[in-house]
Amino acid sequence: MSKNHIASGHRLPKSAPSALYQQVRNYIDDKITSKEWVAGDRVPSEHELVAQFGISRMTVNRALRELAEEGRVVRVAGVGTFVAEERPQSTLLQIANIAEDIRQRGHRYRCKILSVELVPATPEVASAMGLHTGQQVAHSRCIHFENDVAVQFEDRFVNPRMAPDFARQTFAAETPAAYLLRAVPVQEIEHVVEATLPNKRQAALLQMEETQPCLVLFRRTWTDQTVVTMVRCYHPASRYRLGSRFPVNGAGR
Amino acid sequence: MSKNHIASGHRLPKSAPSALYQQVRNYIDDKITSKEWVAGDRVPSEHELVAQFGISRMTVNRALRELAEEGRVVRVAGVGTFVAEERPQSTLLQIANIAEDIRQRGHRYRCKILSVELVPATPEVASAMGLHTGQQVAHSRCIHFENDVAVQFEDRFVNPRMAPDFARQTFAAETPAAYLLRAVPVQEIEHVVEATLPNKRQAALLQMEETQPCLVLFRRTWTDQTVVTMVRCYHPASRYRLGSRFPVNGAGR
DNA sequence: AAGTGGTCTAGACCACAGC
DNA sequence: CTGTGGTCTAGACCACTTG
Repeated sequence: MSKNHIASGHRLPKSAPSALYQQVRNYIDDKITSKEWVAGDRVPSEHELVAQFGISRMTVNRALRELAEEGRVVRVAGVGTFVAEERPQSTLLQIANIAEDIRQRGHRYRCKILSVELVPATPEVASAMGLHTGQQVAHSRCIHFENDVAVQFEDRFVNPRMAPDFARQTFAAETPAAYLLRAVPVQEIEHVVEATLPNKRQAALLQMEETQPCLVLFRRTWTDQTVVTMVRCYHPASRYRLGSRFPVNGAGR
Repeated sequence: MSKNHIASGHRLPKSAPSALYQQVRNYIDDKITSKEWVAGDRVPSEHELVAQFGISRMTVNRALRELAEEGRVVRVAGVGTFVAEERPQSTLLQIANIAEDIRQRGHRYRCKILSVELVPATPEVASAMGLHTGQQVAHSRCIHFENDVAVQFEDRFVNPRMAPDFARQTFAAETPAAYLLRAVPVQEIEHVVEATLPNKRQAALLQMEETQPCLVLFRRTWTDQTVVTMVRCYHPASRYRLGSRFPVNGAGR
């Protein structure tokens, strides 16, 4: 039997990342992601995993310890290891999911697509996305409604090299943000928040007065050091706030 | 000689947190915090630390691995372990340090303290901080200037139970934010960002027009499940933006 | 008493840098 | 070649929770 490969009693993770503790971590992570194990469920004890995979306890321990540090499981000495409650996705990333956000408040969500097309990149867009001016770039515009009240105007550009099918979508069942989240794994995010007064067109789209402020969220996401999308989200300030709450990095020391 | 205590060749950390790997971690962390070791310096190898403290390599390895995960040191297999460059403190926390922010842009920073006093908590303040209405709470107001232009009006309330000396400070050498950061270790942070139009008083303090929007950052911090401070920071939108860029949580998997 | 996780040891093999 | 970190093992002791 080969070393460095979980293969004993049960299924083994596809495309093993070589490190044993990683394979154990992925094994458990997959069980949780696939909902086979849900919040509160008991995870096999270290001893059980040792027996199941035929590896040492230190190795199992590292896998479980890292999952606990990530908040994926909760460990209680003397009791056991349990699947953690889903985390509220902290750090403004929640905003990526305005649809979920609205639905979780128990409100009706609707999205109106204004346009989806391929256009040549303006100098501003090219510079922000690391493209050449005039290069083809996907452009989408839509309005998000909460109980039929406009709460966000989304003006988005997408790198066609990273998401080639973006411009062919109708976005009838899925928002542009949700499509991208599914199609391209995000590795890095930048957020810039501004307050502005809307121009005439923006005010009309958001059914707001021109004298009232807009909260503008500018976001870029990267995968493999390449900008996948840049998007400006305009919110009538009277109807929207951005929030986040999270533990501080070095808190546990 | 007792177990569970580094005591061999060299000084031992004060108030040992019992776990050996923690003591090693703190030992190295302190060297870096105290600037005894600076960015780029070589950290003793695992073998050297094993010899120095008379403990096993797995224990040293865990200490160094966790420091590397935190970004405190950088490890290169086959080469060694080195003190990492200082991190840009991501995730909007940078805003805690508007003074550093301004100085790092090479601009002149100045802070004008308007008031520091003990006042009875209003219902709004009491509710946000988990106090009783009328209970004493510290209140400070100040304006932050960048090159003598007002960029932030800071309106802050502080729980006197968590930072009893706050109201006695003059804040001549240190901003209220810097004092609190030093006096009370923060464990959790909440941010809410809004856009508003300023009232007459705010507009006058920030030397801005009443028709121009304000970007308002509301922040609360917790230590031991207790609110330490709540603060509203008002920025003239034309002179300030909030930004953050950071890697996404599950990216490394 | 039995089971759990938290920690620690004293070895080991490996891939990789640099000389 | 030696030294480095990355990983893994097969034990161990402990404090804790639960029946």
